[in-house]
Amino acid sequence: MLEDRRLAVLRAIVDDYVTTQEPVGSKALVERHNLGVSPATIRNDMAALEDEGYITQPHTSAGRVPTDLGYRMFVDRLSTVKPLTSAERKAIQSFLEDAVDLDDVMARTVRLLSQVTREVALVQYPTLSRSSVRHVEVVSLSTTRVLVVLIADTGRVDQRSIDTAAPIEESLVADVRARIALVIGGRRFVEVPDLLAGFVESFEAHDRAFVTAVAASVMELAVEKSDQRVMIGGTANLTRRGDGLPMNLQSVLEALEEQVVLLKLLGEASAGDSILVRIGHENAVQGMEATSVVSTGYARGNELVASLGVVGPTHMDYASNMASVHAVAQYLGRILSDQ
Amino acid sequence: MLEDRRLAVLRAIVDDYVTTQEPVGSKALVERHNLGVSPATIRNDMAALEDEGYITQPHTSAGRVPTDLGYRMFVDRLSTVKPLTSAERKAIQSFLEDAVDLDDVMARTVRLLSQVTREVALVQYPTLSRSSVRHVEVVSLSTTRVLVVLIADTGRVDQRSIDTAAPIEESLVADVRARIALVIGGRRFVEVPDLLAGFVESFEAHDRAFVTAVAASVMELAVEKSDQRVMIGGTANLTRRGDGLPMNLQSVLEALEEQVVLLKLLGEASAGDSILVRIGHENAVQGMEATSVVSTGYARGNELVASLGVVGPTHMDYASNMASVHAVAQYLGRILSDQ
DNA sequence: ATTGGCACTCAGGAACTCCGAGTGCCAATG
DNA sequence: CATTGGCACTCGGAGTTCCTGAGTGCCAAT
Repeated sequence: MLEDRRLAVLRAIVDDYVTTQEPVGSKALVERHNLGVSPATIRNDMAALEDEGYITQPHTSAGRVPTDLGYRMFVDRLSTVKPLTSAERKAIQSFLEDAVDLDDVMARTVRLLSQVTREVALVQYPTLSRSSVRHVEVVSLSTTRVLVVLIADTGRVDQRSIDTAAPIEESLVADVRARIALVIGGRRFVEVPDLLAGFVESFEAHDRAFVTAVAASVMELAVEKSDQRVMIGGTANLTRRGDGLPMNLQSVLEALEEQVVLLKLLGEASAGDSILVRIGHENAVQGMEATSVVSTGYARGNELVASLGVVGPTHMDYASNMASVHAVAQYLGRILSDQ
Repeated sequence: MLEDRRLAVLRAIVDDYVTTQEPVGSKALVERHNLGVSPATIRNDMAALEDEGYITQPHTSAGRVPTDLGYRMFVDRLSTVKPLTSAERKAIQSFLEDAVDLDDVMARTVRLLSQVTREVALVQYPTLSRSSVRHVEVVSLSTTRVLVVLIADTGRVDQRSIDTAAPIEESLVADVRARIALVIGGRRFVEVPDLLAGFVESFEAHDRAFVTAVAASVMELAVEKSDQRVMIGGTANLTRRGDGLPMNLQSVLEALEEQVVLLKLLGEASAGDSILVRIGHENAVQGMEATSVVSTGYARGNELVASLGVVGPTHMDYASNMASVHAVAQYLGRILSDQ
């Protein structure tokens, strides 16, 4: 009971602070939420909450502000995911469904997510490792230059070019193309390295340098580069909050330009309905100490293929953002599965 | 002679303002540049320059600031492109030359350009229209879904997926693939629409719906989508200037998220050595009234294939940026041609 | 044409005051 | 013993005023 009210107070503080963006005091609190007690009582609770580290005062004679720990408590125990309106659902679906190719799907998703949440949106490209080889292509660009293209059944296309020391016969290219397609066509990406073992040896000795290079490229495409791309959008939303900047805009923008950082932020694709929230210092990335990340995995069919999420200030609207991230992940999964 | 000094004064004002970022007065001017005259004389010149619209006063008792017209005069008649140091050249070249594929080249270029200029960098993907079809691929993803892939001799790969009403036979897909490759393989992109005229009619009536869809996709890829992609980087540089924000960061970031706007900003790929500079209001894009764009075309071999450039505040260092943009365009062209 | 002299202007920083939201503590209360 | 009203205290930020100095325009002298 007493504990209950303390939590209610914390929730109220987070709610108010998120909307008004200003430290909230005991009086304003009882006015705006109908807790049936007096300001003095709230003050006691607030003092307790401060002792426990959930809230803090910017300076002596000011209201309280949630700490990272406070937000953590809020998302763990207090927030209820609010379902989207059916209008929103409609909008999301129709927005995604007339995409023409994978790049388009990703671009639309990132735009959608940033518009709905009004935060910075991140969408990771579907990983190749779980899917299989739809098609492999080897094309010569010039006598000493060859392009290797790998098409996944997700619709994703990756490519790599190879420079060779000696000129390559067109017949050899055709031969390699046919045989490599035979070996890995339709197989899963994870199997590719195994399948290619011994592949090189099946060629004549003087062709092996070239074949080795091709095989290496295919393996790189299948493994290394598999889920390295993240699309980002809505950076303008960082400047939205009334000019009082709670975080260092410069460092955030810098961090967001690094693909590596983005991947780190998105973290492991979390399963099914679970939504990952990293608050402030919890994501150990230089310059992002005052930002939070809300992310989740999305699936193609039943298999998780990548993550998506939003980045914003720690005082973001967690409940809404979690709902939006969840919904977009769902619909994105559906779109991908339909194909 | 008199005219000469007036221009020298304008140049000095621009120089000083670009570095200090503060309105510059007559006294500071004579101290920092050795014009052999007194402040009073400079004041007369400044009054004249103001009458002519090249400079202006933010408020009565302040120094002068260049107007857009002033910058225009500066880049047209006063600035000399400063050559890069050989160290810079080395850095640029080595930075670009170990790129593995086209995406990588573009990514490295945009990063390089933004680091060198410390502005926001834009790099447009090479247009397809001037180049030719290296390879065309038609792959079925499912019975009612087909992927069309077009590979240009620039190494660029584009794709589009097609949904069909009725299931498609694998043999038909193979047939279309072979015949379309025969028709447009190795031909220039601009020729593709002509070449495909009558293509559909060469098939049996009941296959034509599908073939039409494929042909339409190929044409779209070859024409419409040809140069629609622009890569952007270094947005963090927008916040660099000491917190005094001369332009509306929010609106600039918003504008930069629109591909269409980026293309508009880059403008026509200008020929050879000429570098395009759009100052402030000159680029009629909503929200970019306080920014300038320095851009130029880059070539593959002798053919212009696209543009690249930087975006920054009107008080940017035009001379340096022009030099950097020029140099990067040169090297990018060289890298592309080598392949 | 150039220059030194001079009166004038005014943005922006420093110093100051003041208000009120907010706090902690305490004694009273059901 | 949790709750509450009362009360003295704190102090950030808004508002005000003052003042300085960089910068200007104009004019008479060279």
